[in-house]
Amino acid sequence: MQQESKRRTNRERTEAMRAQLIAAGRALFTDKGYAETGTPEIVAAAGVTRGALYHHFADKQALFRAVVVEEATRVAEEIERGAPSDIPARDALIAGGEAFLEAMRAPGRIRLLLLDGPAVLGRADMDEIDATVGGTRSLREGLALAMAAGAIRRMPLEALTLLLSSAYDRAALAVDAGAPARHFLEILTAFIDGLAPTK
Amino acid sequence: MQQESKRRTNRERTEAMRAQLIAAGRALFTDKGYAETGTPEIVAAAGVTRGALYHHFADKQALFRAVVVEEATRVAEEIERGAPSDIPARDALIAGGEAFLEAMRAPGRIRLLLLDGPAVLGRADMDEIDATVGGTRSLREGLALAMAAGAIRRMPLEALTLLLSSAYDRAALAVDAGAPARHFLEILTAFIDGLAPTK
DNA sequence: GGATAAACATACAATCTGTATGCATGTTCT
DNA sequence: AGAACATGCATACAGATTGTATGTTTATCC
Repeated sequence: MQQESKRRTNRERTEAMRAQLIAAGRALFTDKGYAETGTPEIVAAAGVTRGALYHHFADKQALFRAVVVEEATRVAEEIERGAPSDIPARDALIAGGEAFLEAMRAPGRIRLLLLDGPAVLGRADMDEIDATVGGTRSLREGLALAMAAGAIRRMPLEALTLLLSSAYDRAALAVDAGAPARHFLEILTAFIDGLAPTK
Repeated sequence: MQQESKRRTNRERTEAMRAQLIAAGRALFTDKGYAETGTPEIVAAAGVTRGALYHHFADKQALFRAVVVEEATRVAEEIERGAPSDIPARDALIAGGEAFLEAMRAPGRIRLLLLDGPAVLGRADMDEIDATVGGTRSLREGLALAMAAGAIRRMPLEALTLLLSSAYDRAALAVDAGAPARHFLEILTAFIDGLAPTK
């Protein structure tokens, strides 16, 4: 039997350590929030010391950002998986929205991506993350497709994406707080259908 | 001449001190954000010591909450002032929305009410503040009126209020970041008009 | 006018963050 | 293969912050 955790290459060590720290950070940030989570606690959960943390990340905020990026990526993946592309553009939008709401039900994602994220990283940075690896990217593509297909009127894509995205975010928040998802889906669908060309 | 700042009643002292602390907190919170503002800095700006702060407020967060409530109240006032009630319900909604965007251009309100507020106080508390003294109250009333007048279809009022409110919030954020307000008003108007009854 | 409570200041204890320093483990070059 | 070097990580430290406990002054109440 080969002895483990020995003779590891530097790249392996770095990757493993970053993964450990991100995992520990994710667990604590999602559970207690950014401000209430201290770096001593994070490194203790990861079984290392603060030296490791500050070696791999510039500061606490940088670790938080890594956690957010990873989580946003997962959400986007779940949306892509839940939104088939072989259906009408309008239906794909609705399906993507439902997939988003479903993905956001994973514990702690609300706090991580919708509450602490914008406050800690700033809206600009958070928007960029969401627009590149997060769910907003899927939404923008879906809207562009729908617009091209004539399912919705022609209007500023960027603004439309942001506003619909924020509405979905708020719906996720409300559902998380116990509101009936059905009500919100009804309104969101009304928003989208209201954008159809007036013939 | 009567000597000032002497022989003041306790109620006067409390009111004055609270106002001072809230004003100092508001200036710093809006300028640098909640986390980056320390209590020593706040009390220094108010010309007192931390003893005064912790006598009148349970903790830093309680002071922040007081600042948020006051600011949300001002925003609501500006909206009421900017949204006349003697015009069609649909037009009143649009006008109220524009008034909201205009009110949110006051420096620091974005950070205070849309970024730090939800993160520090939590969405639930922030929603309650906004629903009782903030701009969401005006919006809900406007929507209820429009629905009663048949200007928009009948649908869950609470959900509709939240989603439209969040869209306006995001528009304020984007405009603050430099995006053209025109684009966002176009989309927001499309959302509202899309809710009109299908005849 | 003295007792009591409220307003506020000062002093303190417990953290936390970021940095500086030191050792051990890989990597590289000859 | 071994010396020189860089990287990974732990330990130690300095500065700052939050909330509390204690003390002093100023108003209120009997």
